[in-house]
Amino acid sequence: MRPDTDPQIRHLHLFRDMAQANFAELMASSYVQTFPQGLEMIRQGDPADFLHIVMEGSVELVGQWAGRECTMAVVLPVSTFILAACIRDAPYLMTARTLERTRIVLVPASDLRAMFRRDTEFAVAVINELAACYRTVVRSAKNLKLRNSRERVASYLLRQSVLAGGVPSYTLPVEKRLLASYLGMTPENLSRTLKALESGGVKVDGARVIITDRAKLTALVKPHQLIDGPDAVADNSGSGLPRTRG
Amino acid sequence: MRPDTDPQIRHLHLFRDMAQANFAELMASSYVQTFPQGLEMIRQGDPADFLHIVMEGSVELVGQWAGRECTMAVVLPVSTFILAACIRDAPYLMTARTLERTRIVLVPASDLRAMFRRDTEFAVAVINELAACYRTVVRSAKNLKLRNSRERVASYLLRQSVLAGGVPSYTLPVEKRLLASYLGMTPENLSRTLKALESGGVKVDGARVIITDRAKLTALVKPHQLIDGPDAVADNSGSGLPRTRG
DNA sequence: CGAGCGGTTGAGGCATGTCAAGAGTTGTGG
DNA sequence: CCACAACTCTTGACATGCCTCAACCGCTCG
Repeated sequence: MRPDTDPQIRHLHLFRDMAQANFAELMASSYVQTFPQGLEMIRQGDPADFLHIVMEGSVELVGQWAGRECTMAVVLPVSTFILAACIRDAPYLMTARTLERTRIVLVPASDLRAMFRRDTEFAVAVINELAACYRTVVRSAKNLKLRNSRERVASYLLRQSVLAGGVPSYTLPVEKRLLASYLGMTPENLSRTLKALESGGVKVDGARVIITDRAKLTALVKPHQLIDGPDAVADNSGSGLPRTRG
Repeated sequence: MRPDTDPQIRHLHLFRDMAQANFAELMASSYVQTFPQGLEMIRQGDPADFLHIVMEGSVELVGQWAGRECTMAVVLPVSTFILAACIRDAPYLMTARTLERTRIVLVPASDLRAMFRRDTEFAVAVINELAACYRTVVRSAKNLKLRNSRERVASYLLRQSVLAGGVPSYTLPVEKRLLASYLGMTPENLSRTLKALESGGVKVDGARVIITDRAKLTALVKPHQLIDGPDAVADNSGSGLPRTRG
């Protein structure tokens, strides 16, 4: 365990309230690993042996079935993923693949499960974390079922702007291909939708997003706290897709 | 609190491991309420004051946005719902509406939150419950994004048969109208899809489902543990839609 | 009985996916 | 440094999945 990574992890909601000795113990049994770009760290269906913490880089979580696949989430530093699988000692539901060179801290799942039986503050943190994650996925499911693809794209573009502090312009944090998959559509369809949205108050040129008419875009999106709203603990900066931990 | 409801609640995974005195204390602050059919017990956005436990009847959880709505889950006895909202002391993400005359036990959320700080076994149970719920929603999201509507219908029909013990015939537990919404499609489309599936190994006549060619249907569905598989604790019988607790 | 509702069916239209081609970019190896 | 391969992104043409609207049937329930 590299000592310089400790404080960043310690500051996560998941770990900040637990006893220092217990935290140190968890870290002592953990280790750091760096993966090259495009590597499949986890294959869905594998047994969940480690809680993963992204320290640098980024990780894509994808669901696969019958030869198809779709992006479920992108995890940015510093945050954890696949907590739920570790807790249930069950197979991963998603495949994890690095989007770039990525440094990961691996915490043994068995130690994790033992720890929240001993440290009440940690147990409470896990409860809050899981509840937040759950609500994030429910929001995501509502987004999928209640909005069509145009509305999903528009709301994504507006939300990213809001998360960045209400800026009128920003660059997309991920490739459009991946974004399309995340939003549940084909790259071709995303491309056409982006062009069509120029009349909706937002223009996208390459990876550059420019809000040309915020009022019009907002009216189109009809942002809603119970879909777009924040439940996620603000551990990581809002520069990516909403985090989710399988 | 009606005493005859106690044992059923006590047997839920969520409550079975906690100290008897603590369970009794929770129940003492709870109360029972019976709602008529079609009543909106919870409106999405309301503050989450009570954990709900369905004792008799059934409850539909729906997401709403911009005048549209869709069914997210149906909760059958005996199980809980909206645990996550209670824990985070946050607004409900879904509206809850009775599908029939329904008896509900209401547990004050504040008592719940206080209790898992005192009772470690309860905290562990909450953790397991939330992790299971999380995985259920992730499966549901994968189902939505990776399968088209025909595949979702076919997999639903097959799964219900499996949950009922591999029976070749059963009756739909919910109205088709509701099922369509749950599966993310219109009633008309569901109706047409059901007819088209007669060549796929399953016939639906009214509410009666008959698996005419299990092998063919299974080949069509390609059931997958990481989408259809069980993570849900087998608290309630498998006669409904997968449970989910907001 | 008549209203209301769930379910079905048909016609038509829009949204989205598929296939194909080409421009631009990036990365690699000679 | 250049050539080439591989990849993303875009655009067009086309096919199809799914929704919308409308009508109708059958059932339930006042």
